[in-house]
Amino acid sequence: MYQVPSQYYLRLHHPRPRFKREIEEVLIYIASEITAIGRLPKQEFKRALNSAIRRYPGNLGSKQKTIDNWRTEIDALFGFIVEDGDFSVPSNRAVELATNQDLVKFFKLFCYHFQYPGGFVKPNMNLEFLQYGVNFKPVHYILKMLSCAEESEGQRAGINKAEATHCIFNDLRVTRDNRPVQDTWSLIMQNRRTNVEYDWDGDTTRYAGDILDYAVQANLLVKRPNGYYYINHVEDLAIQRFLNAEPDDHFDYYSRLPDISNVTLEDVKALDMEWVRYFNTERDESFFDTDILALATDTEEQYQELKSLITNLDEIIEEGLESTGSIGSVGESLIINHERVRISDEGRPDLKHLIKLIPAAYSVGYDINSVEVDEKKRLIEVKTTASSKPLDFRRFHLTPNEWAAADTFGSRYYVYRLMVTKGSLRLRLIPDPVAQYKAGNLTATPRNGMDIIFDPDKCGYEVELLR
DNA sequence: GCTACCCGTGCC
DNA sequence: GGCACGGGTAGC
Repeated sequence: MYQVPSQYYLRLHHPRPRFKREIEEVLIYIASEITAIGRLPKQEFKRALNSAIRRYPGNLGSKQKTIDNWRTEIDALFGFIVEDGDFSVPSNRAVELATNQDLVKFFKLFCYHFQYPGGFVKPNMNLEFLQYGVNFKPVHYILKMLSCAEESEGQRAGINKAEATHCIFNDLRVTRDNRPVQDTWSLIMQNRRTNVEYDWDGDTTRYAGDILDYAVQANLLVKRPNGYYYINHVEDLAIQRFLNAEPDDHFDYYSRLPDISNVTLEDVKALDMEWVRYFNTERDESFFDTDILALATDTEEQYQELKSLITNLDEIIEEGLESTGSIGSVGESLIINHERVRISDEGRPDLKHLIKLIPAAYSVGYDINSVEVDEKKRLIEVKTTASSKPLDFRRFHLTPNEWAAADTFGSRYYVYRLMVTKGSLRLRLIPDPVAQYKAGNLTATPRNGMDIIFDPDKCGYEVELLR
């Protein structure tokens, strides 16, 4: 059984995700609720969030202890709440996730900022990390190691949970001394050649395993059925951001501590508050834009096929797009193409030119002007969600503008719910949301517009995205 | 006694 | 054997 030499052994730790089965649903739900709560005095914020967690499906009968644990642990791990004096405030990452519903981008940013030491553990444990001199960004290290390994071996290089645990996470030669990635890879390869066994106990490997799984959610790694994680080369652009990250782009506890040789719990606690701010550093909107075409396709050919569809549209709709790479914009482009194919298939290719993107600046309450075969208008609001895992997401938000437009235009108004997951694009059409609300087919909670939850059995219908 | 990550335990 | 409930426990 492989053992890290005892003088180098330190178990790294972070809060367990208590929602791994439904991580996407829970995260978007919590981020949306936190965003909706907004800036409130700490106690009121806590109460409002607790009641939101209680309303999450399945939590009605949970103990209060469990509700409290959800609130504090999800926030600790994902940095959703920033403390500002006596107030609690939704963090940048929470607001972005609630607004864009781009889980892939969210996890890229999570992986990019995640580090040990970090404010997600209790101060006494963080103090221990600091006394050991831990200074470690796990996703950066793993991506760097796997790309070096690929380069030197000329083939795909993978790693499993146990190797990541025992050769990387729990070894101070890596987490403190930043052992060269080539040396770590050599150790892993040597262990494979000599059939060294690892402790696979669930509670031992779960922490490194969690991080690998988050990197999969970020679409940076892919997990094969053999349990090995490999670099996902459709994301090379994002991976370069990790490989070329500035060394000072991390939260440096050490330089901020008054006295490194005599760190107190007080010092650590004060810095943990600052840590949340680092974790929520403002990034360029395009810093990690999700390439939803890359996410939705399995091969380069499929990718190029979709890409060319959109590129051909670019000149026509260019001026209307806010930022060409964002998931919302790509979603809108896909829907414009879908609508043009639809109207042609229905026998009126002459109407194709009427299908247009409305520039966001006009704030008309929908994204796309489309048409029916009888030349009546069809007004389309596109709601796109991106996630690595299959997602059956029944929630979306309509702004006051959008809800008002839906009310005004009635059956002419459609929500196109586009769900992008690994290897697939799914599209659900929800006509006339206001009428559906009145008919009880969906619930709409007023909150800066309407939070919608629809019943897929009664509300709308799924169609194939036309290409 | 209260808070909030920590983590034993048992379920699926 | 992965995962989440809710009691554990350290710090105040």
